[in-house]
Amino acid sequence: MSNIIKAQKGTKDILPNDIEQWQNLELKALEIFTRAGFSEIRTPIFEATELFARGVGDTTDIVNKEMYTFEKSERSLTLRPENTAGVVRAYIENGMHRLASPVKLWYKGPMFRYERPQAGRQRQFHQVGAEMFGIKEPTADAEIILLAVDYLKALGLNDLDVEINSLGCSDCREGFKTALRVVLKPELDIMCPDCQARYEKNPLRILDCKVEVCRRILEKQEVQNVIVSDYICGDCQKHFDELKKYLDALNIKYKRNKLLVRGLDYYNRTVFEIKSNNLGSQNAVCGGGRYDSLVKNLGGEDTPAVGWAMGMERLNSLLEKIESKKMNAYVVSNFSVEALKLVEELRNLGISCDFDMTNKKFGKQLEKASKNADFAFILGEDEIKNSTISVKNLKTSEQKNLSKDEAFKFVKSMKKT
RNA sequence: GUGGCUGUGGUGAAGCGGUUAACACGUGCGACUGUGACUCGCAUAUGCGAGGGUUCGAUACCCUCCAGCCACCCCA
Repeated sequence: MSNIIKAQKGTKDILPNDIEQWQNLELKALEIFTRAGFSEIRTPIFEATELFARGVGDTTDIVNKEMYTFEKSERSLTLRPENTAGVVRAYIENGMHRLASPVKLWYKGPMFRYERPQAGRQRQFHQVGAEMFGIKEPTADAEIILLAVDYLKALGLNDLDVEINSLGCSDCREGFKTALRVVLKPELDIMCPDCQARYEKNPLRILDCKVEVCRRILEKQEVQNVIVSDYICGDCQKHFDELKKYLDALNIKYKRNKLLVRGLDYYNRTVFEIKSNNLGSQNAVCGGGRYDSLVKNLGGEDTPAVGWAMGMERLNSLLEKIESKKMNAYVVSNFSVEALKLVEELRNLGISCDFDMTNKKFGKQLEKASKNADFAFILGEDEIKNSTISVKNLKTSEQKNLSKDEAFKFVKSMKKT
């Protein structure tokens, strides 16, 4: 065991035992997103490094220290750390701005971030996400949040915390940044090294800092005054107020979190997270927001957009384990040809069934049947002679000898249950 | 990248200097030649993450490394 090749740090096999959980997430996603008019899009798992540097932003942790980057034929490529940039690239490249607006897309798949793994964090993890292009009105923000909430509800997750905030547009953001720099300047020397760096590059990120000294600075009255005072302009404020109005009307409970700034550079106006307190330290299930300038920044038409992504591993850890179901039937027989033919006929009728391929003793086969299936279809010497099948309910031990026709009629009734 | 905890079979685990490395589950075979789930027997780790050291002796003690988990940073 010690010299075998193992899965790499931060990666995991999803084994048959867990697969129904995953299929459930995917099936519900398809159902909920489709009925809301979202189409699935599948983009490559790696992209030009530059896409993420320009898209996600080179001041972000994701781009600075978490990318899986490699060189091939003098091109710098990166395993996607998130998928908004990739979807935007596909949107632009395929001229999707010509489609009727809004363009509503969803995706699912693996993402890669080079980090130390811990609870709720892996190097290869999976996200489902939704993006909507072309609508600047706050109805789009409401629609996209509603989609997330609906999906979570469909999964049975009703009591998660929705936090929202508005970052304003780039204009109001500059005002806010300047104000922050002014009020934080006297404290610059005592702040943590990270925040000292953030001070110039992106002072908003200081609001997120968890270091004790920085926290204390943030609690100071004069700093609080800056945080609490709304730096966002009239238009942005109106946009945000309308969003809140819609959420209220939809009865979606939310909290305003003024410290919510999000780690990606492309957001403006609305940002939100959905959190659970049953996840340990990594408690965000869903994160998203509006990114009105990203399409243009990546070379496309000026197109407003909103979206979010959810961590599928985190969703799974909030959900009850799904017990895997038994097969409908198990064919018990020592006559391989007849067994094989019956198995095929049953499967064609749409029921799941299996049989023993090693011609084990009758008792053993029945034992297998009771472990793996709800019904045993017994085909022995007598049955074959009389063209009948003995159908045994393995829960109740009730057994009936039926003609083939009767047995197949019975099969059809089984399908409904 | 930094810190804490842990590392015994397919799984859950006991053992804490000298054991045949317990027990349970799982799996396979048999008792039971066409009737399972109960029961009963048998088999299932030449090895206790890897390498080195201390010792007459190390799964146990020490060192190094590796891996896993959790936490920080940040996020899904």
